Amino acid sequence: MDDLDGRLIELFATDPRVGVLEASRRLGVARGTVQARLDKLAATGVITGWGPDLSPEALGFPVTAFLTLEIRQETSQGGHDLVGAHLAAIPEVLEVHTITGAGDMWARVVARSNADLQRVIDAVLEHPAIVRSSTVIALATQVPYRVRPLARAATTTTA
Amino acid sequence: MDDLDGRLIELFATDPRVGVLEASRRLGVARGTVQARLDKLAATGVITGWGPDLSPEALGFPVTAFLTLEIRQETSQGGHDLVGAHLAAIPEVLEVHTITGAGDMWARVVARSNADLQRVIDAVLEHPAIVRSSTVIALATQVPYRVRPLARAATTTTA
DNA sequence: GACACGCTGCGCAACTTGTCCACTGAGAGG
DNA sequence: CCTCTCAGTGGACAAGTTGCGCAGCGTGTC
Repeated sequence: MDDLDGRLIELFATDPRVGVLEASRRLGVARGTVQARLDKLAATGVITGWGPDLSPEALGFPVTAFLTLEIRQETSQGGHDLVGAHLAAIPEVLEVHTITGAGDMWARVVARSNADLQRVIDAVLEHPAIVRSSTVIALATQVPYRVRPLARAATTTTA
Repeated sequence: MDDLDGRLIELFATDPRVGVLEASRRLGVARGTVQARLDKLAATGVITGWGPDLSPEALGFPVTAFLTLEIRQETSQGGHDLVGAHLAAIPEVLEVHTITGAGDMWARVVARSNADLQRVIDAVLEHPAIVRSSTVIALATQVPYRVRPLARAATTTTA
């Protein structure tokens, strides 16, 4: 991650439909350089994909909620992974992490409506290893998920 | 969102470097159709972008934490947005939402290390309207952020 | 029955991609 | 001081793709 990488990412993030050739022109470097940098960023794992970004809202799931789940501790090794697998099978579950706090997990879910959210939560709670859960609903989004500013920060600080 | 749209998204999500022409071949439809569908999905807001997906980990920020912030209620209208603006200025803050619970906000932050997390949290807490905060650290990721299964669900159910 | 709409299949010019090459400058190591 | 390697440059080529327009066709609607 040097400055060129940073500007490259910035450029593609701003204007994704730009091609390699066009990018090389805008950045004032040779085309081969852009290609090499892009390959390296992908190889390093900094760029994990180029897939289309989908909006759950536009797909008809405007309600977002965060669930904190307490997992039974006695569960034999891998209890979290079992619950994780259960959650992964529910399409409305967009994200799941294990978090600090005895046996806690955290999940992001979406639903078609507040009423529909109940259905999703029920599906989540179906797993017997889940002891307790609490739900908070996201009302508004002040900062949508973004990594670009972080890339800037990484540029100026990291090798 | 009909079945074609679903398969289209599936295809591009699986194999993003595929072009419109190649996609039309694989889906067995005319090239113009793929282009039209893609345009419509973008116009509808279902596809919000094609930018590179960046990994905070690979950028040197392997620690993820979730902060719940309690915002002073007396703050004149827009207190949340003011805090939101403050948070938006911190690159390590990746996401911020207002949530249910009197005056609460929720933020996702990353840091270079557990020690570095302290610095980030301090930066967040600098804002005077933040009354209280609690932090949980993400230990492992059972399900990485994904929307694809949801797109499948939307296909089979929505118009 | 007329119409709008979405899909097909085709053609063309302009452009981009993947790939290779020879050359240059800078830093690392002997 | 010399030499090697690495990264970048600039150019070339064939093959493939994109953007665009057009005519035809089947279906569902008013």
